[in-house]
Amino acid sequence: MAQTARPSSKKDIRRENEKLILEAAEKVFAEAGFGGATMQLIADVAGLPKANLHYYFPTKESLYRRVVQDIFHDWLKAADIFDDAPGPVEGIGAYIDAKMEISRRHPAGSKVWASEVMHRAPVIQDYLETTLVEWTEGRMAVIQRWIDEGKMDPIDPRHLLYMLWATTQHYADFGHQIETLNAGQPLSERQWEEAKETVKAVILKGIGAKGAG
Amino acid sequence: MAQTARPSSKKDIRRENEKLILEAAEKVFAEAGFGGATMQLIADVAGLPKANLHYYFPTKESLYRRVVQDIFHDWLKAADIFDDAPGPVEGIGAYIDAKMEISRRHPAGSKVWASEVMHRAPVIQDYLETTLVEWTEGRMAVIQRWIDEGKMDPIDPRHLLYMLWATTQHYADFGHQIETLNAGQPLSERQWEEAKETVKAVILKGIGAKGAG
DNA sequence: TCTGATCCTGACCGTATGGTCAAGATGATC
DNA sequence: GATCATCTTGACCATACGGTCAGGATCAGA
Repeated sequence: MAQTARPSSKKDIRRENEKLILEAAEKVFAEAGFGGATMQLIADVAGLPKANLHYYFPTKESLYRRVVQDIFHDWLKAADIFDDAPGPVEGIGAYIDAKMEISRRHPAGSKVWASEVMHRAPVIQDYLETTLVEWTEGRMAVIQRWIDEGKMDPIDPRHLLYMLWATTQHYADFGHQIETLNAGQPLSERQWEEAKETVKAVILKGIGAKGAG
Repeated sequence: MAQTARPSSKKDIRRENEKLILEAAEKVFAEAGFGGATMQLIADVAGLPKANLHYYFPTKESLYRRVVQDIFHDWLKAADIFDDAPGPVEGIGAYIDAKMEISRRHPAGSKVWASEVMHRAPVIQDYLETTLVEWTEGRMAVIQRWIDEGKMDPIDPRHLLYMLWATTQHYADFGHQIETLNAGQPLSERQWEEAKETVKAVILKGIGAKGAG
């Protein structure tokens, strides 16, 4: 009760309310998709009147755009790990850990992202064509270097990246299916560990990663 | 022109129109999601008046349900390959080929399925709990047998299946992203081959599959 | 040719949704 | 404490959507 730090200042109010709205929006967009989500439901989840949403975000699309951009940002950040690693065992291993953790902690974000891309990226296509392309090329270069240095098999870096994205995000995007196949229970701490270890083991062995193993 | 075989009989008309509607619906549901799809747009794509859709499928949900059921059916069929195989190299290799081919030929279906699961399977939850659970357990048993026979490493069959689903379906569900990263071009015949080969190589080596290699 | 079943469709309806607005409340600034 | 900017919100509006329906067209069967 009353545990919310009193907003007090006007700036705090704005920040606080935007955060409430963005969190609610992410959840609702994830569960219903852009078309199925309603401003009224987002408002209810956020605990604010609908008109108040339109005060902070003029249109449904502007709110959605903001949600997707924020997710994209997090998505990219997860890969800083990649660059500093001495080899695939550390780099790809840590990347898998990081992305699995995102799947676990922010499944809604992952779903919104998946949905956006599945629908041909109507609002972030420009980001895909610029930032994502650059990012991907950078990471491909790192992988290629590892190959050239004999630290792993000559696997096509592009398809390897796709495999990494696919396997890690699957645990968020298809979490409901996984839960159903787990007797309706969310994965336990132990099961998440198993998942991470299995993915890492198969991928790292599969690409012939040599290093601190 | 006039290549459509004259419907003639009343039964043919029904079959023909249902097919037109289902194909249009799959496409539109894939592109817009259930919430974003409109009966009017489906009707336009099918080349029929909207009221005619409601003649064959009383509600939007009934149409959607039928689309999802059909997809689920194809999805399961892809795995008959699994059972007759003597070992993982043949079984899992063929399964990857089959599912990659589905991703390539029926990306819309894959997207509808992904969307349905992502939204907590509102219409096919019962199938997940029965058919999918049984199917999965059967396949897990096959994999476990291969492990027991020393034909592959002791990889958790469950997570291995998830990896297979994830990597293969990724090429359909995230096809737009892959296309963007391919200079805006769909994957060529050759690139599809590379994708398949990379996935098979990494997975089969990753699980330590022994056999006709 | 007649009868009944199936198919077709323009016009229509109720509702839900995104978005607007004007009037007021609250906090900041001096 | 007066003035101004920011925030709040119930009431409202136009539109788009899923769905209905009545009346007509087409075909099967006898």
